[in-house]
Amino acid sequence: MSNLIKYPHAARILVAIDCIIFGFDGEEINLLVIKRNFEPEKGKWSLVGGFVNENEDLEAGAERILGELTGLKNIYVEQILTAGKVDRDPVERTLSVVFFALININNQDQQAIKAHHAQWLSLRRKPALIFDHDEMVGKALDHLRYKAALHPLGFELLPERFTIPQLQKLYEAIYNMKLDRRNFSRKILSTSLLVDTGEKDDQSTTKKANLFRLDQERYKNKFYSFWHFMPNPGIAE
Amino acid sequence: MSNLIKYPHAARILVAIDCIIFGFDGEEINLLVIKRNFEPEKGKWSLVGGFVNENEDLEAGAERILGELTGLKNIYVEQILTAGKVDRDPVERTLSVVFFALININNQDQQAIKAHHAQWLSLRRKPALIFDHDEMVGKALDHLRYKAALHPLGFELLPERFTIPQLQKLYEAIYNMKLDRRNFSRKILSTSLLVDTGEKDDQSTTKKANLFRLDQERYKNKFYSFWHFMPNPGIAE
DNA sequence: AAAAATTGTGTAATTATGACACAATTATTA
DNA sequence: TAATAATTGTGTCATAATTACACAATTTTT
Repeated sequence: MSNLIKYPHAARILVAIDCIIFGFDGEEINLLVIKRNFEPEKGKWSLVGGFVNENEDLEAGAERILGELTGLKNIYVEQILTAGKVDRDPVERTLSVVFFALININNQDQQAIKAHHAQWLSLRRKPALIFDHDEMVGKALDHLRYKAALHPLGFELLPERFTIPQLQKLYEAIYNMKLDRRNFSRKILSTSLLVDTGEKDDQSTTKKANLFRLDQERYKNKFYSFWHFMPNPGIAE
Repeated sequence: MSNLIKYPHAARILVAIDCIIFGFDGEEINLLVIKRNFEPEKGKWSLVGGFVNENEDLEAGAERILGELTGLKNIYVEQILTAGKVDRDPVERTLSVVFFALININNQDQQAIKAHHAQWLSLRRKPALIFDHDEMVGKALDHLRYKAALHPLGFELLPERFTIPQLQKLYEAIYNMKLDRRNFSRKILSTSLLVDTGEKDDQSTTKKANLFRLDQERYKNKFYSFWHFMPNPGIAE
């Protein structure tokens, strides 16, 4: 990069990265947020974020922030939008590049979460977040519904081995609708993305369900195998 | 906004807006580009863009840039991504917020286009663009395929009144595949988004096709009426 | 051993899709 | 003026996908 600035008349703007981190606890979609420890809005709930460093790509910044908080690498991350309203941050104009991350809620580093005063909040019961963060979460949820209706994305939210009823509960939570157990099972098995491990879920107190795992090979190659998986995510809710 | 800068340690970065403007000429998807008239890369083809102004929202910036070039207002615009690689602009680090616009190629302001040395280039035959602009166009095309498979987006690229064969040619151009005329017609009519104007396309040299228009009311309310319109856009090309 | 909760699988009716054929319209040409 | 070529509108049938629904099996609790 040249040291000579050649675009002298253009404005230079602060750029933040905010991460919407979804997790699934078996019942509901949860959001990982932190209690903000600096002004403005100190003490309020906020998305996990930070400023982008001078020599850091946006994606690298998102991975840095996610890694610090959760202790995880290779998280599923996608950039979803950039919020750019002039007055969205009351202190100084700040763009926010918003990333969307899906994590297996059981894999997180409890230490790191505590150290950052972070907490999982249920999407349905969470309090208001600062700035335009609630709007971002809404868009991220739309994005999740969109994407999960078309691609086998949900697995990122589940442990390595999972049962079909668990998977169904996940989809019911994402779309806030009940699904027929028998039709769900048929459809999911027809993608041939699932491998029966032969083991049973011993958590259960009634009939123990079969544990499946993803066929990683097919998962990579068949990103479109869920095309048309949900009949119509737009009418949910 | 406070004049007192309260985030002193964070980097401030140049922010550009680049617009991917798609148009349909009846045969192919075209891209509106300009010959760059300043360094670096002066004289090369580039997306239409500019820097975001200090007191301008991102969306407003995109509309300003699109309006200046095409003379149009109320263009269909969507933000699709922000390119943030540290070295994507050789002069100085510059984020680029990329917008995606669909216009009716017949509505453009020819004067304005000429004044900006802009030109429509066929997507299939266009030369290389500067910086990472080709990559952006690729992503925008993916986005178009995605979105048009799920939502009645294509109409933004057609004149107000259009025939079903015209519409079919548009989808064939987007997905680069042949579609069955009879099945296409059945499917498109079943959405009940089309209203027969009773008029005929007098351009035609053989049997004149019926001219339809969008049912604006239904168009607004039935944004999901195309859900599952294309069998699987992922395997196209 | 019965009850309650949950899981796995099957089937029949309906709907959507894909492949295909024929009749009608219009400008051109013989 | 009638045949030709190109294109449009519509219909049908076989197949596939979806929906709605029922029953048997497993496991813990009572």
